[in-house]
Amino acid sequence: MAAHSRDDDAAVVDLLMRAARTQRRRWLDALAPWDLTPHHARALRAVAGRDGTRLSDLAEALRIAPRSATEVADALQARGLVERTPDPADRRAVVLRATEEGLRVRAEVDAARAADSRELLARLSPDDRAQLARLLRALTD
Amino acid sequence: MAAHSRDDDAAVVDLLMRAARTQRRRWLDALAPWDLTPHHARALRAVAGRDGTRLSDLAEALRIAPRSATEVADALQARGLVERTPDPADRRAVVLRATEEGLRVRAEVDAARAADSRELLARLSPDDRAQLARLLRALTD
DNA sequence: CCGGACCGTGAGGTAGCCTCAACAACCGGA
DNA sequence: TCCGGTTGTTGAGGCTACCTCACGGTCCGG
Repeated sequence: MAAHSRDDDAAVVDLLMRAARTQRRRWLDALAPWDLTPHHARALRAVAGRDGTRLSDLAEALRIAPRSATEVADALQARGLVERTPDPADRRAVVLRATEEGLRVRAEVDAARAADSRELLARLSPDDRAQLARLLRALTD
Repeated sequence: MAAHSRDDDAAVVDLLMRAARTQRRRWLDALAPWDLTPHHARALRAVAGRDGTRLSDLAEALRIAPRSATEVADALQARGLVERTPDPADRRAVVLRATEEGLRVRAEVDAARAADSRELLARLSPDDRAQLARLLRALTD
């Protein structure tokens, strides 16, 4: 049994951050065919996931200021992935809805994400994958 | 035994990214007393870790363009944490060296990092921590 | 019916990256 | 010794993704 020094924890957290950084870079590359950033892909997921998303809901989902959600929506709209429509229930509000193209791209991106994740975890046995999920869940609860 | 669906991997990777994002935010807050960003703290570690760091070495350590390393060095120098001296071996080059203040801040920040990591991992048993380290190492090799 | 809260966005600002070009200094032949 | 190609740093200028503040509509509780 190895002793547990105070630096071990920092090393583990460092591994966590390194793994995340590596994965983020992989994911960035994987998204290149659609010319999307990870953040925009997240936004598309958020919008396409339910029927009608307010700008303020998008801001909350992405944890950014409402003003910044406007810009994300602009970018997605410019790519033809979402469209703005007035909210019939509240004339101040705007609801975002994925276009047909947006739904298609979302499906493709989801598939790419699944493939990317599968590739990353391929070096772990199914048991290890379950272990990892359990441990990470314990950290984020 | 649960079946292993194609979405499980994405969920695990999502947990990984979420844990990393949470930790990054915690670390950002923990650094507030020194008015440092995580990136600047990394830079200070890189400079203080060895005796004399070239701008280009710093750029490589931080994985940024050489031009951007100049700006990081500017910021650290403005806070009095590092100083520029001409490289005696190459008159084109500049070597960065941590000031006394820089070494002190580095020690404090290291202690804060250890405390932060310990706090995050407190909910895991020593065995689980070792498991997590093993699994993350397998992912980044 | 009206004062305060809320929704989206224009205007303007900041941080942290980038590329390109300039200039000095280095170095390996000819 | 000299010279062309390479390297180290930085000024100039630009981009992206955030932010705050202010404004004009709209909603709603008393």
